Amino acid sequence: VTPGTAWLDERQQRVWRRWLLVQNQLPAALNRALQADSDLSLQDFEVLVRLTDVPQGRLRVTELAEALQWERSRLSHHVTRMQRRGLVEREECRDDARGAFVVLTQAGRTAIEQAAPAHVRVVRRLVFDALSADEVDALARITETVLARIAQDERPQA
Amino acid sequence: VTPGTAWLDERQQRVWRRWLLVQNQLPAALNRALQADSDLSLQDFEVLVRLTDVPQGRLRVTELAEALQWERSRLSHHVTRMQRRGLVEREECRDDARGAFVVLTQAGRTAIEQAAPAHVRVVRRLVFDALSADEVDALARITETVLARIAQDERPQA
DNA sequence: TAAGATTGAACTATCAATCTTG
DNA sequence: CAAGATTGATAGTTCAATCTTA
Repeated sequence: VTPGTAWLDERQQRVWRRWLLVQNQLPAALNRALQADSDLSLQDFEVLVRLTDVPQGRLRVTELAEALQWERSRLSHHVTRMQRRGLVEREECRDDARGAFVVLTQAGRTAIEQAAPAHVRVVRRLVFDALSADEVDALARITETVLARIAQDERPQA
Repeated sequence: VTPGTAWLDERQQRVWRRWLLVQNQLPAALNRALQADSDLSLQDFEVLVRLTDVPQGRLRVTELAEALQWERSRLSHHVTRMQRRGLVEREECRDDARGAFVVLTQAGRTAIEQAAPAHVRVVRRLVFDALSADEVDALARITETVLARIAQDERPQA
């Protein structure tokens, strides 16, 4: 297509463009569904999921950012907005006075508990119900491989 | 359509979270790489790719938005910014005076031709070089299936 | 000085409203 | 009125700078 450029072969190109489309459309679809019956965005949901994962619903800011793979500043801004809505709170850290916790509030817990069932149904309908066991296996390997490559790419040879 | 509050099973949950991470990190990695040796964002690149796909590098706004699966207003804003940088131009449509074309400029063509080789190398390194032929096949099926489900989900009133 | 975290400015995306022409 | 497209306001993201404490 573009002269002099080593592009992908035709098959790879089709797959690649479709993947890019999925990456655009799947989050958009999940967001729409989530907001249809809750006041949570997909990002809110992801934050709340990580907090419900751990005892007491408390995580250090850096740990939460690490789990989400978000930049700390993005998380900080997001937490500010969620705090304003009463979904989470900030708490000082006694062990290390520089640090801070993000803590799930009761309202946050209630919000995710009410939103989760419908959200899971959408994830099942759009993804897991449509895939065979082999395809889920393949997806597991593919995502693992790609994540490893990205990580490796970021840490050039020591 | 499973009722109740069932979450995903353990395996599905692992796969699902990893997929969400890929969806965050892969675009970020591509963006970083792209900006390292060009002045294009991934979004700029995607717009330019679609325009180089077609003769004369011209597309109606709606067709381009459709190809990218972007909202028209997002595309309109983006085109304004790219136009300011000289990468594309707008052109009136003679057949339908409501319509408009987005047209690749020479500078836009040069920009993508210079950026493409390195970008493709990154896509290969992070994705295709790491996957077996079977995995690429699986990825093709998976993305197709999920896109179909999303499309189906959007069709109003069953 | 470096690590943990927040802030502000600039950039990008989304939603609703608008303008023009079919 | 509906379709094609743009605009403006608002929300969210990124980057660099900042503040505080280890």
